Amino acid sequence: MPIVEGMAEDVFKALADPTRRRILDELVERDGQTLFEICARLVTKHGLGLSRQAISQHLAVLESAGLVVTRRQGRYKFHDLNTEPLERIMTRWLRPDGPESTP
Amino acid sequence: MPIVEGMAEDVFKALADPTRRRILDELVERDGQTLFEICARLVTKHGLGLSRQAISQHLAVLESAGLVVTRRQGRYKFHDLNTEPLERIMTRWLRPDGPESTP
DNA sequence: TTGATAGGCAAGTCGTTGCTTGCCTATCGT
DNA sequence: ACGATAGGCAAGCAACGACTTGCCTATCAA
Repeated sequence: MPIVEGMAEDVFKALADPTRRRILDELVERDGQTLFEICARLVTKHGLGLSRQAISQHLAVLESAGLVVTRRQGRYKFHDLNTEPLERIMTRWLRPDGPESTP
Repeated sequence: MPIVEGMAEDVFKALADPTRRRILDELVERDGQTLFEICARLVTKHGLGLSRQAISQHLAVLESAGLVVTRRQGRYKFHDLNTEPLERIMTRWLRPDGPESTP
C-alpha cells in the first residue's frame, strides 16, 4: 500500500512534539496506562510539570493519529501504543539499495 | 549510539511540515537539485505555488536537521538527501521482539 | 447518598511558524 | 563592463499549536 500523505500528515504532526514523544516512550515501556498514571510518570521521571488537560490533549492527538488506541473500563481509560502507523511511514525516504556507507 | 532527544527534536520538527516532506520526496527521486529546480518541480508536479524564499527556508530547516546536505559549486548550491538521521530515530518505539542485544 | 476519583469540554492566552515582501551579494555569459 | 542568473538576509504578518483555567459528567467506595 502506497503512502497516502493524508495519513502521514497526522502521524508526523503527532511526533513533532517532544511531550508526545515522551508519552510514547512511557507507553512502549508499559502499555495500558491511564491518563493520571501517565501524568504522574511524566512528572516523576522527566520533571514535566504539565496540567492533566495538557496531557489529555496530547493523548487525543496521538489517538487521532492512530499511534495510541484506547479501551474504556468503568471510569478508567487505558491507553495502548500502536506502532503500525510508524512502520507505514518509516521507509518513505529510504533508498532501495539502502544508505551509502562512507567510502 | 543512543537516541539523544536533542538530535531527534530537529528531525521530527523538520518532518512535521508537508512541504518539507515533498522536498524530501523530490530529493529521493533525484539528488543534487538546486533551489530553483526544486521550486520548479514543486510547482509543476504538485501545484505548490510557494515563493522561492519559502522553499529556501524549508531547505534551511531540513539542512539544520541533517536531512539535507549541500555542496556549493560556483553560483549553484546542490542539495542532497541524507537519510542517516532518519534511520537513527525510526526504531525508537518499535518494541523489541525479544531479548535484543545492543549492536 | 455523599464524597472522591477519572476524565471531558470550551474559551482564552501567548509563543511559534510558515510565508511574503523588499532589498542585497555573488557568479556566470556575452 | 554589463545584465542575467542563483541565492541570502531581515522585517512583518497571519495562522496555528501548546498550555492553562474553569466548569461539567460519570463511575466507584464508604
